[in-house]
Amino acid sequence: MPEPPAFAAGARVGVLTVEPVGRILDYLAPPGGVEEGAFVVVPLGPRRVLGVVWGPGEGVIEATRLRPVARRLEARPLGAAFRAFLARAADYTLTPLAAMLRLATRAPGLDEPPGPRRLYRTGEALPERPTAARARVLAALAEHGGAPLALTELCRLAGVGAGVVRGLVARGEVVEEAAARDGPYPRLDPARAGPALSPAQAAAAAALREGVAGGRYATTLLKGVTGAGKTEVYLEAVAECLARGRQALVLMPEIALTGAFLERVEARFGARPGEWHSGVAAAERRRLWQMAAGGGVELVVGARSALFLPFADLGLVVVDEEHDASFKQEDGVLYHARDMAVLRASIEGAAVVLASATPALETWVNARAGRYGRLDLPARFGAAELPAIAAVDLRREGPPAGRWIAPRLLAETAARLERGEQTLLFLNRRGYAPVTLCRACGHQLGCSACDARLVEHRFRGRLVCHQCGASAPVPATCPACGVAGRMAAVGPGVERVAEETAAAFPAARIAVLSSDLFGSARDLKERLAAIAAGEADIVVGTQLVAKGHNFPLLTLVGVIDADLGLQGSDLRAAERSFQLIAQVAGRAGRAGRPGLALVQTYQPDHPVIRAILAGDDEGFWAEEAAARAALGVPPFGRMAAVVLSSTDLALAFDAGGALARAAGPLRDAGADVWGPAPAPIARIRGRHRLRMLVRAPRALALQPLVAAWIATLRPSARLRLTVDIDPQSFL
DNA sequence: AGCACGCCGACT
DNA sequence: GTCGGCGTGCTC
Repeated sequence: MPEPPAFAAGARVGVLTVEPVGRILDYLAPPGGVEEGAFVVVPLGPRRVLGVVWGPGEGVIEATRLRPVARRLEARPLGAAFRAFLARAADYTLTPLAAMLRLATRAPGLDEPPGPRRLYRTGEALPERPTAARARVLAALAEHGGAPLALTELCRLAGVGAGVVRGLVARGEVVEEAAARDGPYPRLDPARAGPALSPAQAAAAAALREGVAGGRYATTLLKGVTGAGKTEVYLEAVAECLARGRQALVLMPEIALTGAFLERVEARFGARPGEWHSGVAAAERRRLWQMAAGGGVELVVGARSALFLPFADLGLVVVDEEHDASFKQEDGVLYHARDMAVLRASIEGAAVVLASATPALETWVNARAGRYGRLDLPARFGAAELPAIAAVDLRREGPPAGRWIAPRLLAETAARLERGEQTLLFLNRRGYAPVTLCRACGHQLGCSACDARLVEHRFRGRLVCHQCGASAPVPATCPACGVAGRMAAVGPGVERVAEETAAAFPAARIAVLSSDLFGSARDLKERLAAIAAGEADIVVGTQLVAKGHNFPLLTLVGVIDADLGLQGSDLRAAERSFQLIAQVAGRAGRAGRPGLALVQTYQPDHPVIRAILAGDDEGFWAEEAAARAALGVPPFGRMAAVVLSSTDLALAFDAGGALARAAGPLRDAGADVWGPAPAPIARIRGRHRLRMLVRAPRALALQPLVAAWIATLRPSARLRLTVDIDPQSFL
């Protein structure tokens, strides 16, 4: 039964629109009334805009100026808990609430009634001349228990083209019917038997199940190396959640990873879950959005933005590879999906599972402090199957000048080629060479709009700016001194390492994996599947390869430059390097073959390198935690970054000076304020950038102080100001 | 975000 | 004289 409208027709209601108006606007409730949380279309000036009834009207504006709500939408109203989540998330990230609502309404056509959709079910006519393809279609329908299927789903299940189905419709063996609205997703069966679990897995799964069964908020770190079987364990938590009739969400850092996961879900629960990311078609996004709200989808797997789906009853959120930096949205609304998952779960009474082999230091510390539970999975087949990790000391056994692969790594690669095993050479640098300079005058080619070097991409034959994407052909003559033929590529990128590999092993099949070489997630998925199937001998890749892809034939990993991430002032430099190298080294030696990881470094005694070689991750986290605690930085203190940018440098400096002078209340409250200083990338797309940093004790509520602080600056079109609470990257 | 209003420079 | 640059302010 629908609840009675909270606001009768003609009553004054407060509406939050998705427009950046900055406050709640009052309207008159439409005929029939509206309830809190209802989606409405309201007039705003000459336009009609989407909004949500947020509460009673504020009553400041005189009644004669009120306009009525234009229309109440069919979409299910946003629940009170979800509205509270959006408000808390807006307060936390210092983002306007309207921008938060826009995140939650990112499905096309919410204000349109759902279009008709064609579904197919078994018809009355008896099969005649059943070909193998036709039989598969009928079998797929029968297996589905007589429930109608969409064309794409039916074709996928039966492994046939649309033409086969159309032929069956013409014969009457299959009936086409119009569905009035987007239908629910197929039911998942949590009672199906899962795979056999090791005793350690079973114990962890039981603990997670118990937490989910409690129906209350709790966060658990699930830590286990690659191959320890984390996915099977958290799928048991999903099963418990489904069995209790609540919805579950699994967040993945990379959409290329969702494909393999969908298949595992199908194997475990007998049907595919909803899939949500930027690559999903518009109609499917609308269906998923509506089913999330209506309860017609039980499990959603998606990218970070799936966290803003309007779930009717969310019981579990899993954040897989929770340490991954891509959970932090770095443009538009700046939020960290892991932190927002914990916030949402705490409001909605849901369990959270944070899964990783190399947890974020924040998570590790929260577990140590008892705020999060912690479950550890040992390697499934015992320590012998973990890759052996050794350093290649580039000071003593490095390659000759102009080459990047040390003799020992080459020799081990050759041995893998002979045995028919795969090698992965990892370098976290896209392109051919990071620097192009003129040997005559020393000039380095840089981007005209950014404070960044141009990176040569030889496969494309262009120089590319990694900040703004601008590209130019490689010049034959130096633009500074005019001397011809002296431009030289300096330093390695993956393309150059691939070139060196091809020269060393002319007969080997070499695959280069770099995000700029793939047009779509689908291309990447196919390439990864082909490599996993053995269609390459040597893979040369960027951090793309570190993210959970499983290559069963891979037994050797070479880290070309382990020192790359160690320099720099970023407070997370050590943590990131550790995670990245540990993750990529963990790719070696699965499926029963022993693996080897060779780490090329000039600093084998660096604490990060030593921790990786010793496999002492707990020791590393403890030391890193102590270092952060001593500095009072996250997670032992709070930070905020403010970036001021303008095409006019003087304007940015004026604003920075004004902000610095207005920082008194922040300092009085116990915070440190630094800057303004040129941001590490001082110019992007022609905009000069100044940065200020705030550090505060953990006990201090930072956001209200920062909000009051930046409010002292009068906004202007020529000056852009962004606030990043808990900045992850310090660019 | 749009879209108006409004106040100055450079055209017919 | 008018056209149009985009700074400022409003939208219930």
